[in-house]
Amino acid sequence: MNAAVLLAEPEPSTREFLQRHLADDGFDVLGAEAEREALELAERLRPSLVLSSPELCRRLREGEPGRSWDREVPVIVLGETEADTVDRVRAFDRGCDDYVPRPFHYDELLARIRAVLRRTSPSLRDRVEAGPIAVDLVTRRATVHGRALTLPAKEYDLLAKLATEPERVFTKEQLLREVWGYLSLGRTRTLDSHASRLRRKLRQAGAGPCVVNIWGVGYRLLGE
Amino acid sequence: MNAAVLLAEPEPSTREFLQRHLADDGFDVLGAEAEREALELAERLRPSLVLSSPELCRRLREGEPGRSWDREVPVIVLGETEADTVDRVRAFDRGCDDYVPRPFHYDELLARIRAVLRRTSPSLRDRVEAGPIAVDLVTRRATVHGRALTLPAKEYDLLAKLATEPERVFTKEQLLREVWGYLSLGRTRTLDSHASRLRRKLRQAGAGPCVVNIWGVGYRLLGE
DNA sequence: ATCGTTCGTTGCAATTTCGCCGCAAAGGAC
DNA sequence: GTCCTTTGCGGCGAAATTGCAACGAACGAT
Repeated sequence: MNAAVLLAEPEPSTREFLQRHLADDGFDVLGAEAEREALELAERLRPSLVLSSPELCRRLREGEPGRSWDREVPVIVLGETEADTVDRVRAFDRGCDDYVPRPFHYDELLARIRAVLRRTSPSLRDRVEAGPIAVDLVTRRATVHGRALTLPAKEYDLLAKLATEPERVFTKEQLLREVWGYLSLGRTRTLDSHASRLRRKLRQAGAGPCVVNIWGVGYRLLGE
Repeated sequence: MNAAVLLAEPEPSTREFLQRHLADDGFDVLGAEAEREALELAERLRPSLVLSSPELCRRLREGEPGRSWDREVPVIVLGETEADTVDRVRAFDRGCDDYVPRPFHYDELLARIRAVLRRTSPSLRDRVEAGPIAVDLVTRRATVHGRALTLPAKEYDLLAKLATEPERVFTKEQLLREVWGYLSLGRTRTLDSHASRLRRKLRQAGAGPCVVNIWGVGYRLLGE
């Protein structure tokens, strides 16, 4: 599931620019022009993060009678160009999580968004996906087509490893080293066993042939 | 209790300046000159926040064999003067929480420190919930379905830790480190004992099977 | 000093997982 | 086609992990 970002930005070209790029980087972007509109979206759609002006940040934190959004929603303020230290400190006092002065580099804004989400939305963190398979590295849960799949430790670790980079071929040696911690690789069939068990469970869960063998080399997970 | 800040700053005058001001603002400041020293302090004293160079941030996140500090400790990087966007993005990729380029205004640094601590220091949060369980971190009281539940210190700490992030799987090693303060993990059954006792009380209080074991890994608290 | 509570360890039974064997099938070399 | 290596997979027993109850020591309050 993608993180939803509420983008409250009156200036049309900046809004469209950010909207497009954030969408490309995997966020569900809710664009808003006016503050009223932004507050409504915050209430209805409960975004995981808000990009806003200092003023909107204040209103989000203070709340308004009759309305109820999450007053602790993380907020990154896109500051005014002429803002000085006093303005920034004021914004932090009002409860924002970061302050990015204009003009900003998109890459840095993105990095800061991710840094804030790392802390505030743990559930969005550290997910890897490959086709119908999703692996949550924090909860150690794997899903196939959204349905949970219970896996013992080693099978889970193996799947997680393969899923970190779908399509990539992992050497048997690599996998034994990085998943099992084997240093020397006397020829063992352990890896094949687990691959087999993992495959069976994935098959039963309705995934196609995902874990494929590369003859004489190792394994890979099909992506898409 | 004050938040402990580990200040890893090689430059003496900057270090002393920050040390003095942060102490005035109510932090317990641990000054460190060299990286080695900083890592030792991180391990021994478990600061709530680290101010560091980009390089030390990387080492903190990656961990080192034989040592065990909290690899998720929040880090604010005090950047180089000539750092550009690429450097900043790299620092965020390595897992820092904020990047403050030099020269900085102390007031803004302070505001940013507080912003990060707001999100990361659970003691500043006052309440965590998971399903029928609620834990009040201020009064150290737990409730199940709203009814109070008296717990001894260690059981409470364990529950509180698990509840800071429901669904997340906590390693046995993590729990022994962060709840018990064990540095080396000789095999002990202490954790299992307390998990068992905690489970019994939760069961008697009418909670379902909340504290679940992940075979070979650790424990998690069911959310919802 | 006494009593009740809490904490870490130990023992045992129940459970789960892991690594390997064996055989059949598939892949590659010639 | 033939031969040899590699792989898929079901099954098995050993080994590790865990739940829980019981025990004794440490601790704290009265």
